[in-house]
Amino acid sequence: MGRRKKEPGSVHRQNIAATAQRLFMQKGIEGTSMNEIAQASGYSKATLYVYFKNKKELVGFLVLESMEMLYEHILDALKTGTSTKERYNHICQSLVAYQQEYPFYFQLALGEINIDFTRTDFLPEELETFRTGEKINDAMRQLIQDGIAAGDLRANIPILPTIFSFWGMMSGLIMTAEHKKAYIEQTIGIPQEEFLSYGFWTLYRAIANPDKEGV
Amino acid sequence: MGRRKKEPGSVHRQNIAATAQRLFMQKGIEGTSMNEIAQASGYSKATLYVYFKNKKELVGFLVLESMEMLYEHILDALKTGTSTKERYNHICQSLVAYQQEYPFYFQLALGEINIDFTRTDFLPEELETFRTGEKINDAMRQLIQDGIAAGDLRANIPILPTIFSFWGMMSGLIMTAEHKKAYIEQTIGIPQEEFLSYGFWTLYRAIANPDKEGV
Amino acid sequence: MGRRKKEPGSVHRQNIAATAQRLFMQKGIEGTSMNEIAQASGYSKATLYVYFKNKKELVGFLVLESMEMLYEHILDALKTGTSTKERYNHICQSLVAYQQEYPFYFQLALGEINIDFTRTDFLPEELETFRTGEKINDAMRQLIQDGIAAGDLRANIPILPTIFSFWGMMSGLIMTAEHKKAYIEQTIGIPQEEFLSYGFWTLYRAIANPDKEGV
Amino acid sequence: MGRRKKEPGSVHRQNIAATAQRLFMQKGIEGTSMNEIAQASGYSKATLYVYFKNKKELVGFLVLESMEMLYEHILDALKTGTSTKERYNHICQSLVAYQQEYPFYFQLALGEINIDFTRTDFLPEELETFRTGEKINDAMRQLIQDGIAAGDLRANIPILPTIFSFWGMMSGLIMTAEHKKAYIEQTIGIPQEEFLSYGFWTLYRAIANPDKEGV
DNA sequence: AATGAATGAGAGTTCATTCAT
DNA sequence: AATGAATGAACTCTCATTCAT
Repeated sequence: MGRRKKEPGSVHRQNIAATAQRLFMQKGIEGTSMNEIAQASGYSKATLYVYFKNKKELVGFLVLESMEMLYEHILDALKTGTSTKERYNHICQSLVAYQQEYPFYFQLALGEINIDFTRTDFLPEELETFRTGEKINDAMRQLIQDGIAAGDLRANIPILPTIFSFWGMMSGLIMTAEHKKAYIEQTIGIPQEEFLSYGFWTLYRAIANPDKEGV
Repeated sequence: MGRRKKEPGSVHRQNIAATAQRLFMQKGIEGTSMNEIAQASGYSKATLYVYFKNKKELVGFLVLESMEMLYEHILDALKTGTSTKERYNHICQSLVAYQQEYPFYFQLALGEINIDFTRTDFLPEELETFRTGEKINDAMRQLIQDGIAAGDLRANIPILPTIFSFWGMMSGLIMTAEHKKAYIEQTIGIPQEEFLSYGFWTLYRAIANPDKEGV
Repeated sequence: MGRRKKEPGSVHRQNIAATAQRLFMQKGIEGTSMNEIAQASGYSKATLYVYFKNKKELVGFLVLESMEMLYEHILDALKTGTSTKERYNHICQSLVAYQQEYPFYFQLALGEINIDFTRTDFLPEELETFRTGEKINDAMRQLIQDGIAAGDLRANIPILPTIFSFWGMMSGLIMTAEHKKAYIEQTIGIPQEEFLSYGFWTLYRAIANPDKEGV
Repeated sequence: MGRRKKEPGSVHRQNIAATAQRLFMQKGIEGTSMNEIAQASGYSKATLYVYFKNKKELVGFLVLESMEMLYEHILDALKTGTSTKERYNHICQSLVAYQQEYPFYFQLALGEINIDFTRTDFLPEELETFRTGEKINDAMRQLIQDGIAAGDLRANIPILPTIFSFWGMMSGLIMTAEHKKAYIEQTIGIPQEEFLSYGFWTLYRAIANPDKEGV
């Protein structure tokens, strides 16, 4: 899955990034010090600054990485399905799986699918991140267009608003399911997966072609 | 809308809280120091600690306040409407209005609608926050039950899962609309409000009674 | 035991002092804040400064009080005995009792039996403290002189050096017994009281008249 | 006398410790801030925390160092003497010399000859301190046993109680001599050394074999 | 006489970052 | 390329003390 273009110190950079990712995941970005990253990765604190200009750049690198991984996940999901609903479910499942495997990346990816347009001073890494976000959007667009063509989805849904609103609603659902897992399981009395399935299905029903979908 | 019980005449506590809220909004909680709050509010650092035991309590106070304000907003929205869809739209609008007026509070309120059940050492403020969250949930439940009774909503929707999934999806939608306002307006070419309306309407369609709602 | 000369606010001053004494005893002087004293005594923080110019003066007042109480204890001890050894034992016992009842006062009293002579700017309270220390020394001197006269103590012991060296050695013994109570009881295997008795007896043997004392 | 094992070349740790020792001596531990130590030692405050984890560890280091130096002093004293009384006097002199050279260390060492047994969470430095204290006790025991064997000391004195009570009494004497130097010299009219000699000799008489010692 | 309110000064500690080697 | 050493700046929080009322 080689997508690392420039390979400056490569191995070390990846080691550091991997350690940082793990720690960020456990304790948050602000809760993780460069010192801890240095000790956990086995490098000296100063060496971190050889491979990343500062903490911000290290975070930016991780964001990019997370976006790319998410893109892979989604692409895989789209490939494997046949019917629209099946492919939709695959995407949902892959999002959930991704959030469960990389909770920290998930949050990062969500917040960074696209970028503040008013800025002009983008780091190369940020531009790359932006482009990956676009690729994900393209994949989603393809799914919807195919769905409409196949008569599985309502013909009159506007594609771009649907992509973006779904993106927001699905991530909101997933994060709710995660943050309030205990509350949901105790109050509603259903497991997290069932809660998510219900949410995704509800959402699908809103765009499904009512003639075909006999729900 | 005052429900602050105690607080003899202490306008200072409110001054400090208001300043903190503004700074937290601009720079995040962790990014705002007590020193900054002191300077911006015109009090000495030590005075902050006269009115709030520590930073955590200051944040907790803000969270509670945000929950209570949100609750008022939602109650007002539920009262004014007549049909289910109208009342639903009022809630959506009040959520959006609330998020636009108090963006930071909105984020706080979302994250705190309910509480980690594994803990037992709750501060009084946290318990109050929790109870307010429950009241909001009750209001939502009432809306759905009334809607089903009136034949406006599908009879077979499970109430609690719907409340919680809607809560997650609506907040996800609102935050997407806010965070990516510029991107949405430039890429999709529709104003933020329209994007939100479309999203809320999509969501409503998923639970509307298909017999009645002629969408 | 009225020895308070001037009675400014009397009751309140005593209340505050008593509370401070209790807290100092529990947590040390530096470990006790004026705030804590205020809350524990039921006065406002500002009121403390009505009755004591500052924390230092409050401590000074307590020192004087401790000296006076110690003096009373020692005087009582000297009165009740008959033979020299009996009176010596009474003093030892009263010292131990005093240290056990007022551990904090004991330490203060020890450190302040007399005062830095190079200073000239004594507070009235410090002078009083000094005078009480002198009275204690006089009582000790009387004991030794009586003992020599009675043939119970060696005739050739120099009185003043004996008083002061005994004062140091006895207090050192008592404090050791207190600070290392657990260690002594576990390592030596004898209770604290026995350890103290042994120490005092050893010390007495050093000045006892060897002709009379058949140890 | 170097027994500092580790410490590659770090003269800085010693610089800081030495500065701290001086300041602690002048103003007490609680009265000395890390800031002051930093300024007085010529390092930045942050650098202090490179060499010592926190203030407690810095104090702990000083305590251990003081114990080890005291141990060296005492060992030297025991080696050089011949008769029991001579060796006893050497110990006394070395204690006095030590207290005069390192008054703050002396106080620390006294308070730490042994440790609260109820605790189990000892720092490595505390354990080492404890062990050094035990070594000092062993040296004292040897002196007494030798003295009894040689017939210089009473045969029936219990060894452990004697060690601990002497330890307390000697340190009490030394501290009295130091704290009240001016008072003693002016009131008694003898120099500090003579006062101490008298005290030590008094103490020795209490355990000396009366048959041999013709006092 | 008593205090609510306020604060300057400073405590110990941590952090991201730099730089000579 | 890699790092040991060092630090300025900032952090949260506490304290003894003052003063208008």
